Amino acid sequence: MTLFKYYQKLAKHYGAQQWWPAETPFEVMVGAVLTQNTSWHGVEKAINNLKSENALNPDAIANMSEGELGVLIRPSGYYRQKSQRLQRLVTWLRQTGDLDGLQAIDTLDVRTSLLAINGVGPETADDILLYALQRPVFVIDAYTRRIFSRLGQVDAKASYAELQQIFVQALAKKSDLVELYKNYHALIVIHAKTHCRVKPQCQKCPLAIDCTFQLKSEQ
DNA sequence: AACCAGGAGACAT
DNA sequence: ATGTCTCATGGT
Repeated sequence: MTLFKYYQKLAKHYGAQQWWPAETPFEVMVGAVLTQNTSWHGVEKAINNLKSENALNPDAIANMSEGELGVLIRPSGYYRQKSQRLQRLVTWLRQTGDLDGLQAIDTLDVRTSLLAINGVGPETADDILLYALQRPVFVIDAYTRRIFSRLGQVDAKASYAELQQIFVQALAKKSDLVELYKNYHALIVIHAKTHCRVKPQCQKCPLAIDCTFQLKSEQ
């Protein structure tokens, strides 16, 4: 069973996804920070708070105080950290140029630049690259590691870069990598949210993939 | 009522 | 390089 076969199986069952759940690229960037180790439900409330205050734009976030921003994003948790992280990201965005200006820069250069921001790690950077900037970068998250280690496809202890390389290699010959990567990650999240929690419900798995035998190797 | 959620950084080893 | 803490709200 190849990694592309798993993609096909997910796509057949769930259909093509339109993802990331955001109306603008900038909203993607904000959501990517707010969802760090946090359920999406709280992120939605935080983003709605920003919208209702007309604060979901770089200028507003840059000009707010750290405390004011913290109040608005509180439902997404870690609000003191995330308030600073959002403001650093926005500062970077304004210094580097706007979202359109970034299109002229090489993907790996943008990635390096993003990773240099305190509060932007590999997953957050790759979320932004793939879903906000339309770059062919495969996103790894906790769900990806959990699902494919349970399936025996990857080592649960592998690093972010190692996991990413495994997927990139496996999909290298496919066409339209941006769309493929977007869809694959979306399908992983959709599937995992209901079937691949820490306490899995594999007996109800719509893919009929019994991964429970691998659970002991997770530790 | 403990457990978990679409991570990342600081710090020690 | 690798392991351990901390950060915080809200749902189950």
